[in-house]
Amino acid sequence: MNNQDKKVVTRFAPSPTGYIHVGNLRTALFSYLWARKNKGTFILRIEDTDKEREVSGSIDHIIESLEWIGADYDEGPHKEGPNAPYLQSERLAKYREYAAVLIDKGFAYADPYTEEEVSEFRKLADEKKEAFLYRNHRPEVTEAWDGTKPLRFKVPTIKRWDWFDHVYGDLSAGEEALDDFILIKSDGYPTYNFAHIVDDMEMGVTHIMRGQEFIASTPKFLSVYEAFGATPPEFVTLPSIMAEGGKKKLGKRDGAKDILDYRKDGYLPEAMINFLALLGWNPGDEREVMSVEEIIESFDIDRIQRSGAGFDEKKLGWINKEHLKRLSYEQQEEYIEKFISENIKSLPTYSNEIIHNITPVIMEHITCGADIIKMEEEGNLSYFFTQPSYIKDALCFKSSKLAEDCKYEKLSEYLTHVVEILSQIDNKEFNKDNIKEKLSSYAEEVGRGDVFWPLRYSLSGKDKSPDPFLLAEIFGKEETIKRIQKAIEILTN
RNA sequence: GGCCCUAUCGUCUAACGGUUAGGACAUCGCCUUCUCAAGGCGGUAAUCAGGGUUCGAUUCCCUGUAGGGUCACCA
Repeated sequence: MNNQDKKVVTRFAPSPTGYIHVGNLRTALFSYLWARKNKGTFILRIEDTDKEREVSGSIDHIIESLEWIGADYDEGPHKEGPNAPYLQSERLAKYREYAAVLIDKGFAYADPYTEEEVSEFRKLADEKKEAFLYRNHRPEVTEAWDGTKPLRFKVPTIKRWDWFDHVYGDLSAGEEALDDFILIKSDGYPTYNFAHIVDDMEMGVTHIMRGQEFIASTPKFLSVYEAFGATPPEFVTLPSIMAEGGKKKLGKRDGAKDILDYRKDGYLPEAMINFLALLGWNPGDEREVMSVEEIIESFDIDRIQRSGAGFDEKKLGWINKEHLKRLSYEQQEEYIEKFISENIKSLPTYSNEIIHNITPVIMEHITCGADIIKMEEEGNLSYFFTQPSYIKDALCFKSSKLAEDCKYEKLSEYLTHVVEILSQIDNKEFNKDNIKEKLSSYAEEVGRGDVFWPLRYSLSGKDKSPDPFLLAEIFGKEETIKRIQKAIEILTN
C-alpha cells in the first residue's frame, strides 16, 4: 500500500543523552503537528542504544518538555500502545530477528576485523584524501556471526540513489554514499542506522521528520529497505536551526538552552509552539500570531522551508508578549502571581489584592516572566509594597533631570495643594480617572509637569514609573497621602 | 578532500516566469504623554556574482563564490 493512503503515523525518536533544546523540539513539534493535522498517530520512541552516552533522567526530562508544549504523544513510554515497548533497549530481540533475516538473505555478515584494523583502513583513506569505504575491504569469506563481532550490512546493490523528499524535492547521491555499515555492535546493541529502520517498519511510521544531517545517510537507509523488500516511508527533512549570530547548526555546544529553561523564564508554551512553527514554516498568508489549533489547521509539510533558520530570541519575546496579551485578566494575574512567588524571594509579602492591582502595570512592561525579575531588580516592583527609601533628602528631587525645569522651591507648595485636593476625594471614588480629573485643573494652572512630576516621584521614588494616577489608585487614598506628606517633609527640611 | 544541500532587507520569511519585490521582528523618526513602557502612524533596508534560456528572470539551466551537512561499534 502506498504511504499516502495509509493512516499517518509520525514519531519523535530522541536519544536520552541530556536535555532537549529548541532544535530537537522543533523536530518533535512538526511530527506532532503533522500527526494531528491528519488525525494520525504520534509516537515517542527512545533511542537508547548507546549506553556510553546515556544520561540518566533524560527520558523524564524529554517527556516533561513535550508535556510542557502540549505535544502529547499517543504511544510511548508510560503510554503503552500496540507497538510497545518504546525503549529500543527493550527491543533487542526484535533487532536480532530482523538481523537474522538479512543474514539469511546474504545481506549481513560478521566483521572479521578489529577496531584497530578498521581505523587503520580509515587512516589510509584519509591520507589519500579519499572518503573511507569499509566495503573496499569487504572480506571474501566470512565466518558465521556469533554475536561477539559487529554485524555488518552488505549493500545489495551499489548504485546511485534518487529519492523524493517533501521538503527538498528530488534528492540523489552517488555510490560513495553507500557502505557496509554496522547493524549490530559488538555489545549486542543495534546502531541507529539499523534500529530506527526496524522500528519504523514495525510501527508503521509513514512520515519521518528529522534534521538534514541525515540526508547523507539516506541511501544507506534505502538500501536496507531494499534488502527487506520494504517500501520506505515518506521523508520530510527539516532544515537546521542555526545558532544565533553564527551560521552553524544549533547545538548544545553553541549554548542551546534546555527547553525547560524557557518555561522557567516565563515563556508561554503556546508562544514557544508558535515561534518554533514559524521557524522553517509559514501558513502561506501573513498571519504570525497563531494558536495551536490554528497552526494544526494550516500546517502543511509542503510549505516547509529548505534553508536553515536562525534562532531570534527577540522575536520569541515579541510572540510571547502577543500571547500574553491574549490571556484573560484572570490568567494574566495567575501568571504573574505564579512567577513572582516562584522567582522573586526578596519581595515583602504581598497580598492578592496588590497583585490584582499591579497586574496591568506589569503586563505593560514585560515580554516574558524574566522581565518581571528585571523590574524588581530596577526597583520598579518593590515600591508597590513599601514607601521608597531612596528619597533621602531634598537633593534627590533637585538632582533629578526632570526637576531642572521645575520651580524647585515651589514643589512642596504644589504637593501640599495636591494633598488638599486628594483629601476631598471619597475613598470609593479614589480611582485613576477621577484622581486625574480632580488634579487636572490645578495642574493646568501652575504647569502640568510641575505638579505631576513631583507627585510621581513622591509616590514611586523613581524618574520612570507608571503614571501617578494609577499609582495612587493602587496605593489607595491613605497610603498615597502618607507618601506625599513624607515627601513634603523632606522637601521642607 | 569525496559526496550532498542551501543562498530574498541585520533576522524570520512571501511572491503558478510578468509585483513600485509584500509582511513580521529589530532599528530609526513622528504622534500620544508629567517620565518610562505600551499604543498609533511612517521611514531606512534585500533578490550572492557572472553567464545563458526567454519578449520578460527572485523564480528555469550552467559556472563561480559563500555558508552548511556528512563521510563512527553517535544518534
